[in-house]
Amino acid sequence: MVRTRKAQQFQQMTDEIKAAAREEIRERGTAGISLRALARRLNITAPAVYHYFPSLDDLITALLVDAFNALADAMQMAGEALPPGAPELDRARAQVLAYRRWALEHPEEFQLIYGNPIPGYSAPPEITLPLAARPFYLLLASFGAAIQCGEACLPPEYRQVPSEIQPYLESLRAARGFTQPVELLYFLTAGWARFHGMVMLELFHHTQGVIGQPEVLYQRELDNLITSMRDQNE
Amino acid sequence: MVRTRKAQQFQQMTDEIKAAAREEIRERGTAGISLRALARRLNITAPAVYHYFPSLDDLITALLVDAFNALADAMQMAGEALPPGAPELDRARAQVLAYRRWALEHPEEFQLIYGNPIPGYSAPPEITLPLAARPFYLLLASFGAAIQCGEACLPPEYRQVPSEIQPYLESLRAARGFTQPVELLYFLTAGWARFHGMVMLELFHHTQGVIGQPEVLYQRELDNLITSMRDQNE
DNA sequence: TGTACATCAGTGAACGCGCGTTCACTGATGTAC
DNA sequence: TGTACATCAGTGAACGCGCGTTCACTGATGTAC
Repeated sequence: MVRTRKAQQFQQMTDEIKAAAREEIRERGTAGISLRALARRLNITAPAVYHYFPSLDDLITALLVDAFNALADAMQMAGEALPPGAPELDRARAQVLAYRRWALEHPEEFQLIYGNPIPGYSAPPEITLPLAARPFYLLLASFGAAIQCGEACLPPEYRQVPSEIQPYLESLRAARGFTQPVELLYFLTAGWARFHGMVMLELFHHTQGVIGQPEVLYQRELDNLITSMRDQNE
Repeated sequence: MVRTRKAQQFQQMTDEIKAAAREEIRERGTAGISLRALARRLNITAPAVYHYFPSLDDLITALLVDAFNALADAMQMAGEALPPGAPELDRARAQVLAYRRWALEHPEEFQLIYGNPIPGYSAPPEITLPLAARPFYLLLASFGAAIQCGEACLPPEYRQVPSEIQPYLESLRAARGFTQPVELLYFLTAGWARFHGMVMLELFHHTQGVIGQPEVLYQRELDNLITSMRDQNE
């Protein structure tokens, strides 16, 4: 009981430190994060942080893990928010929309994941790699189900994986035990890059001056993609 | 004559400083750039740099300008390398390929342009905005010519600009004096994002583990795009 | 051709700053008897 | 119920460091006469 309360306090302080670090990143960029500035923000001395994280790098890793999970959670929840019998393509659509939404609501954490590396810090890949795959798996599941249940087909230009790429996808499929065909992996990688590009440009304000409302383009592109998958189906 | 030699020396040292700064960025990231480290690299004291740049920020701005111009030059040269009578679509294709090639050959400078902002530095927009538009104009010219001379058509899903976006494109078109239709601007923005996304993911090594050879995907996507523009044409 | 002079790229010391991390410590909290 | 004790989150001083920028200067170069 007492043990629990202590553990709770520890957890709470850990969370507060991470929250302060996130605000730091928001204001100074991912590369501008500083342990001392973050401590100042919490009215705490810098060494106090060492009770919760062995070093600044471990703090950053924790933020990275949180960010990956939060992005995947957002996508997963968006898909699960649909009623049970809803079309799988709708689920896929909701996930892709959630990708952009989360990125724009948490630009600093999205940069942590997909932006420039932080000078002097490199993420431990054994922690980072499995987490990075989560969003991809979600899309694999929803798009895969849509195809399997006959809702959709792959657009014709993605039905033949380039021979240079095929072996990589095959071995990935074997290593992870995917049941989906490699053509779907190929299609999803191409699609991911497409939407990722729009998010990145919007995040750094490169498209606002051109099209004004990047979210409209994003939705349009997504609708086009899904329509092209449905059309092939009949 | 003498004046010229002095000016040449000044220019040469300026170039060496910028080259050293680029190497710094390559090794420590865009956010890790440091005037002192850069001076050390040149076997020069830090204050000596102030003879060539009034401050570190001005140096960064100079690098940014160079990067924008180099990217646009690379695209332009790729287009101009084709024989005079070559199809406009080939020119467009060469430009889009050059975008990726330049980014991967100069990852640090590409990050300067399209990556995370550098903490504590913000680029003067009056310098940056017109330069940022150059690559876009090149594509506008080549794709526009391809359409105008009847080589290609816009894919059907881009022939109707969303009403929310239309006014932005209209005013951009008016402000810059473009002769191309806004539908082409719309199509190009969407296309740009697509290829930009692939470049960003490749640059930070997010796709290598999936498809192994991102350049094959890039070329495939580009070929698909161009094919879809040609097909509509008959 | 030789001397006096101006120019100016680059030096070295110094400034005030913030950084991550270590260390011995304090002092409140909560437990055990 | 009251006292002695252990725990441990957080402090404050200190470490060695690198940073951007300023300043008065030096000393080589090249010009003018």
